[in-house]
Amino acid sequence: MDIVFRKLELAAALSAEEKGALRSTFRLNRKFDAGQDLLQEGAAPSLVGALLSGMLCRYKRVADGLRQIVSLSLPGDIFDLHSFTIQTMDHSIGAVMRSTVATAKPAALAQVAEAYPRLGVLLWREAVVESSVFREWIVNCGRRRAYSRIAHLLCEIYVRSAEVGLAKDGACPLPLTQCDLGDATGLSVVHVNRVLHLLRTQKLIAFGARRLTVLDWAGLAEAADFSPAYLHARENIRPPVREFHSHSGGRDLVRAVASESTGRDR
Amino acid sequence: MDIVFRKLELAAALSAEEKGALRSTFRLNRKFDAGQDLLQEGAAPSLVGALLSGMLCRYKRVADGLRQIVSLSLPGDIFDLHSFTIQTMDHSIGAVMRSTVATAKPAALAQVAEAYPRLGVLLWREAVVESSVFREWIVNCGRRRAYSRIAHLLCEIYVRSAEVGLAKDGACPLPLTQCDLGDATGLSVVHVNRVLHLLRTQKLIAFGARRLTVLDWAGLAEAADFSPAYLHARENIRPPVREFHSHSGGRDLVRAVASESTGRDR
DNA sequence: CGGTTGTTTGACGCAGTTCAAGCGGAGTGG
DNA sequence: CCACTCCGCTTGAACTGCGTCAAACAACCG
Repeated sequence: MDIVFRKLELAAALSAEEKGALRSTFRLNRKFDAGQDLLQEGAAPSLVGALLSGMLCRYKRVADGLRQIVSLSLPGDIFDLHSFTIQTMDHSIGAVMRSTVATAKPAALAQVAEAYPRLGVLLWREAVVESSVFREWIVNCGRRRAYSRIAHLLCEIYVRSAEVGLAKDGACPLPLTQCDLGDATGLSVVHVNRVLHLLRTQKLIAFGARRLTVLDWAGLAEAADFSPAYLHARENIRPPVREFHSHSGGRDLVRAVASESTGRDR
Repeated sequence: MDIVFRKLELAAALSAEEKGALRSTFRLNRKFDAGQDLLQEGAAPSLVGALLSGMLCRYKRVADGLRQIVSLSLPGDIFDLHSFTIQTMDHSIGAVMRSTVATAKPAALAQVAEAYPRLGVLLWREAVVESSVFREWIVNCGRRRAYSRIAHLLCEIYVRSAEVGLAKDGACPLPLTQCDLGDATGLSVVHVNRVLHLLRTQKLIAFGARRLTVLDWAGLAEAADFSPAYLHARENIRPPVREFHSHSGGRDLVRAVASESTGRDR
C-alpha cells in the first residue's frame, strides 16, 4: 500500500491514522496474470481496487472486434471508485502484465471516507483527475497525428511513473506491447512500429527489456504536444469540505465566467 | 431547474425537500451567447453549473490550433461538480448556442449533499456517468471510422435529448454546426459534410432548422455501432451510502474478478 | 444589399491501413 | 539439448479513407 500513499500524498500528506484506516480497508490482495481480465463489460462491479504492482488497462471493443484501451492504471492508482453508483460495467479491466491488486468493499471505503473527510476528498480527487486524463485521451485520439499521439502516450506514462517513484535515470517500466500501444492510441500495430522506429532514430527515446528510456525529454514533449497540466500532479488540495465556508466564494469566478471568448476555428 | 430534476429523477425520485434545497442552491442564472466561453483553460474553477437551456461544450486545443470537443452538455446536465478538488481548468467550456446556466457555489452544494445524502449520491452519479461518456468518446475517436463515428455522436445526442424530454416525433434539437461535429469527432468539416450527406441519402436521418430527425433508428444505431449501456440511463441507484452495510457485500464480485479472459486481439 | 458564417462539391495528396512475409526470443515438450 | 511453436517485432508494397485546397453557394443579419 505504500505506493498508494505516495500517490495520494502528492496532493496532501496523510496522517498515520488515515494510512491505517486505508490499510485495513484494502486488506485482500489478489494477483492477475498478463492478459487476464479483472472484470468484464456487463458484469456488476462491487469492488474497489488499488494497484500495488504491474499495470492494468480499461478497454472496450467495437463491433468488428477491434479493441480500444481507454485508460491505463499504474501502481498506486485506485480504480473503480465509482462502482457502486452504477450497476453494470461499461468496459472491461484487464491486466497488461502480472499485477497485484488490493481490494476493498465500497461500503467499507465509504465509511472510511466519512470518518476521515480529507481522505474522502483525496479519493474523489483521484476520480476527478482520471476524468481529466480521459479528456486528454479524447484529444489525443481525435486531433493528434500518429507521431505526436504515441509520443504523448509515452510522456504520460513516464510522468505518471515518475510521480510514484517508478522512474529512475530517465527510464520507467513499459510493459505494453506495440499492439497494446496501438489499442491505446487507435492505431495499427504496423504504424505503431514505424512511429517508434522514428522516435528512436531521432534519439528521443530508447527501449528494451520492457523499459522505456527517455533520451531527450524536451524533444519528446514537444513532439508530443505534451503539457502535464491535465495530470493535476502536485496541486495541493484545498481543506476538506467542512471548512469551506469562509474563503474562496464564487465572486471572482462570476467575473471570469462572464469573460468573452474568440469562439470557433477553421 | 425542472429539467435538472427530470434528469436526476431518471435514477431516483426526489423529495420536495430535496428539490427545494437544490433550487435554492442554484439561484443565480446567467446567459451566454453562442461561441462565448463560460470558463477557459487555465482559469480557476469555482462554480458549479446546471444547464437549463441551450448546449455547452468542453473543448481543448492542440498545438496547431485544432480544437477537440471532449463533451457536450445538454439541458438538465450538471457540470464541473469536481471543480473544487482541482485548481486550474484543464479545458475550456463554451456555449454552442445561446444558453442559460444556473450556478451554485461548491461549498453550498457540498452542504446540500451532506444534508441530503441521496442527493449527494445522485450528483456523484452524474459525474460517474460523464466519465463513462468520456470513455465511449475515446473509443469513438480511436476505433470507429468516420461514418460510424458521426452516426454514433448523433445517436448519443438523440438519446440524451430524449431522456430529458427534448425529443419529439423522432426529432431533437441539434444546434451544432458541421464544424462543431468535426471538432467533436476529430474529423474535418469537409468529411463531416460528406458523411452527413451519405446518412441522409440512406434515409437514416434528416435535418434542418437546427433539428435532427431520426428516420430509421435501428439503421442508424447499427451504422453507429451504438449501444446505450454506457449512458447508464434508468439504472436505479442503490440506497445512500449510510444504509450500505447489510447487503451487496464484495463476496460475489471476488468470484467475478477471478474469472479468466481470452486476452488480446490482432 | 453587402458581409459574414455555414454548407456543399470537386480534385488531389498523403497519413495511416491492410496484406504479406521474414525474423528473433521465450517457453514447451520430446 | 534440440526442435517446435507461439508471440511479438520488423519491414516492404499496395491501397484507401480522410485531409487539404479551392471555389461556389446559401442563409442569416444588420
